[in-house]
Amino acid sequence: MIENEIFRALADPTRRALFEKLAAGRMNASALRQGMSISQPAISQHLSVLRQARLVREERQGRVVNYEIDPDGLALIAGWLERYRAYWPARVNALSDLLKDMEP
Amino acid sequence: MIENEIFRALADPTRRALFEKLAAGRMNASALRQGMSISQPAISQHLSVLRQARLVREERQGRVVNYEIDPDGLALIAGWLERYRAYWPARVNALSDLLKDMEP
DNA sequence: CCAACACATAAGCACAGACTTATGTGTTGG
DNA sequence: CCAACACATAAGTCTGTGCTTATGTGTTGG
Repeated sequence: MIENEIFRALADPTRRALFEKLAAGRMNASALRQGMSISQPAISQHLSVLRQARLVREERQGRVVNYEIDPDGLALIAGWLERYRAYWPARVNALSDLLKDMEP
Repeated sequence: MIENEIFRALADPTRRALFEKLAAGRMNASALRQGMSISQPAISQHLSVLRQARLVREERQGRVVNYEIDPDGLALIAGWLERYRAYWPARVNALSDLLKDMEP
């Protein structure tokens, strides 16, 4: 169940910080580590968890591995949210109507 | 930081199951426990975590406590999602444009 | 009133997970 | 080639957390 991995991945503040850093654009592991006062293996482990949750994807280029946000994870969260559409605040709720119209 | 409590709360499958049960409508703790093969204190503890994350709210009626989904938590998740709007899949992305138009 | 009820809190246990240091694996410039 | 680099994996530690049983608190019908 991928939902479990997604929410578990986002439950850790360090991983959310890494994810947010990647929102600025594609980056390698060393660049992600800058200013984080955490060991290199810890970064590697966190990135592995994010990758398994489909929140992040990697692209190896020589001896560097570039990471970037994976839209799949975000889409899965959006899908989860939509299940509780009936309880969204009114302003957000209208979005779901549009989503339904856009289904193929 | 409420985000941390929200994602931590949703990281547990039992809590997500309780949340999903509440999507069917307002319910008290005993009703939520039905078919869950878990102790009563465990339910109470989970509901406390969900409440602190603003995913659930309670309303005491006599000696019964009715729980229901709190839209605030869902709105906070939607707000977090919107921060990564640039990476949403195209179909979902259009929703954000509408959201922007609806801002007061 | 008070016994039964509905739920919360306390205390303790066992396992998960976030970190560390040490080491392994693959890549590249000189 | 091989040393330096970029990252992954291994192994161990320590804290957090999800569960249990036991007990506490507030409410209500008879």
